[in-house]
Amino acid sequence: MTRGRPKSFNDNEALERAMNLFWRVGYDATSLDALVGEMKIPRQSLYRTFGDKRGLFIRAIELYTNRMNESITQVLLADGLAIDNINRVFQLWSERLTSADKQGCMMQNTYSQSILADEDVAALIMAQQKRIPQALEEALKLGQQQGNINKSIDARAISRTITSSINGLFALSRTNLPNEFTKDVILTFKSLIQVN
Amino acid sequence: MTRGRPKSFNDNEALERAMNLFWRVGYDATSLDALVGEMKIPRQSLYRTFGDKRGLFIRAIELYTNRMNESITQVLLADGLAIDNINRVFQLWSERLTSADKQGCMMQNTYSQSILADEDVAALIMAQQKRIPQALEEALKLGQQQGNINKSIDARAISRTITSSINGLFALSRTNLPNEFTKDVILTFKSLIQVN
DNA sequence: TTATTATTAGACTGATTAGTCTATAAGTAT
DNA sequence: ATACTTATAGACTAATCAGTCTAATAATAA
Repeated sequence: MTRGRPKSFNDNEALERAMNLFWRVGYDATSLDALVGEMKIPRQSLYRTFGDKRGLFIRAIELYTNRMNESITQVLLADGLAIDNINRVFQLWSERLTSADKQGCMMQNTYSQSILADEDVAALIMAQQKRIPQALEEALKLGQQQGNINKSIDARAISRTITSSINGLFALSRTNLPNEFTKDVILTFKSLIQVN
Repeated sequence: MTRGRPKSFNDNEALERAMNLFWRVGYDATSLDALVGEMKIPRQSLYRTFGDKRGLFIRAIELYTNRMNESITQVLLADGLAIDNINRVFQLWSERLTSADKQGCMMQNTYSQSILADEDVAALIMAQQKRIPQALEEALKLGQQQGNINKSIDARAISRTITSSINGLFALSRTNLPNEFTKDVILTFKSLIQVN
């Protein structure tokens, strides 16, 4: 069937390692030497399998955004009470924001990298950016219908506010973000959406 | 008095240009060739005056953070009604976030640059990060005393929420941030702090 | 004028960058 | 076996990186 010498590595595992390195270090500061070291694949195989640094990064950020957006969206729009789903997402964000490693959010970390000048990358990020606020808005509206979320709030405005805030927290978490800071923000949103 | 050939440039003007380039492009993607081109000074003069790339960046981010933090703090803690001051700051943020250029916030843009691994730079940013939420908290508390801001809100929690949200908006503004998104967020906070 | 001092212009350096080339290795197909 | 195909190892390349060196320049001091 397959001809030629077999690969000594698994494409998905290698991509996973590349994603983690890009996530931690950022596109600009990640060198090809560092990539081949981290991915544990021969340099030539990187080029044959993923094209070039840009191509590899696109694959990596696709993996990241799809995984993150889908896991959050899935929880937000799960069966049951919307308020419970939203609280579960708050919990997920809270855990990631207060964890020891300061990785932040890979999309966040890309906003000020030179690769953002690339049209394809920018388009990809813009598209992925919209998914969380949209899903959150849906969940909030559903919760309003279900009677567990304050009917007088503007679901779209609140979903945008929450999204921008979480984004900001992930950025701040790269330096020094006290856990109480994150807690305060999450609690503010919890009380903002709850029925009086 | 002063001996030797006089400088053909002004230190502050050169630093201003360097700051703007770092702000736009980020530390990692800003080359020394680009710096001397933008600053319009001889390469050797850059090294004599500012040390090296790291030293120049520290001067640049000091200039940025001091200027930004002081202008915002000054408005927040000005004489008169705190609610008016806070609304003025909302207006300032709104204008910067909806302006055509996508520069974002220089501190924001630094969170995922390799220079953040430098202890001095990290310490500087951590210190500067705290100033806006502190000043905003003060202003909110003053407004509560003056009777124009909802007494039932937690001033510190709200100031942290607003700060993180504005941070997130500046990050998002690097790609595609519709003006209505910013408007929604600002309006949410305005209604959140107002007396019923 | 002449000595002294600081700045400028621009060539230069060694390290590192992303990406390529070539010979060899390790499989399958006939 | 032998041909064919794909992967690996690692040397190599041209460009770019941050930073330095040197000779010429332009001012003041004596």
